[in-house]
Amino acid sequence: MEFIPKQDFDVKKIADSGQCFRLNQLEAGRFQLTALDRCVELTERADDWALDCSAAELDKLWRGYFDLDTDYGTYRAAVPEKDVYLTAATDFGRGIRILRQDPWEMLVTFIISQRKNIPAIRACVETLCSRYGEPIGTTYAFPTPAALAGADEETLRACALGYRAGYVLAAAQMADAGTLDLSALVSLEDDQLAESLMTVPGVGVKVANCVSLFGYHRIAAFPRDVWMNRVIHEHYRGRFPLYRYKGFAGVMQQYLFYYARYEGKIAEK
DNA sequence: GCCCAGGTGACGG
DNA sequence: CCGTCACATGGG
Repeated sequence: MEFIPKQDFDVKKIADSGQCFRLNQLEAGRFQLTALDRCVELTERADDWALDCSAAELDKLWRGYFDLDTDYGTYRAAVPEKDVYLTAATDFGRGIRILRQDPWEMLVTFIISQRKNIPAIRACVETLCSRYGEPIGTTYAFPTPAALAGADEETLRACALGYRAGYVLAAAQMADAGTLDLSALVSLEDDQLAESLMTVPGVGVKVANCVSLFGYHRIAAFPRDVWMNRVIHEHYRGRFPLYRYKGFAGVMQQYLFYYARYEGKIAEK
């Protein structure tokens, strides 16, 4: 068992931040994460989160995955006091980090994400994993490109993918055949990376930005979805000051997304 | 039944 | 280059 200090690390918020879809609450203060072909539990304690793995595994996998060696206070310090909304958002979202997730999983997940809400995305991904992924204990790894490339479109559709099934199948075939070498893209500049990702059908600017941000840790990427457009329209006169956050705007995007969705939920009640 | 969800691609102007 | 529209599916 290993322990991660709560200082700027909140599993509850990360689970609900819309960047990952396989970090699930089992009960209050207890979460299960399936990622990197592993499945681990995270349990909340007074001053830290307990992670059921060895010290070696924490150092080798999870420290990087959770981006634990980065000081997010530095990012938040870039927000001027006069930006009341973003100040509130960064305060409210303190503990969120940009995870280093698998590029392939992010590509498929965010292709699926279009015109779906977060619970629906979770359900789709889980179905895909249980039908095409390798078992890991009681759960399943994310399917490999080969596993999905061998599927037929109608069966994929039955995972509630709808019209996205063809996109996912094409992505799998490209990745499996090497037409698109996802691991080779790490050496590309942000613009070229996004451009390469957009060669996949169903991947436009927004999905490419999400894959860049969450799958390649390009924290300068700033995905604009309906929530972000709403925030920018309502609080920034249609123009968000990206220039203040050069090189890490994606971190601010994540704080804004989390805060905006929370506000929306409150408004509903 | 209606509207919306971490959009994209095809089409017409 | 722009705006508009169809696209499957599930939840509120």
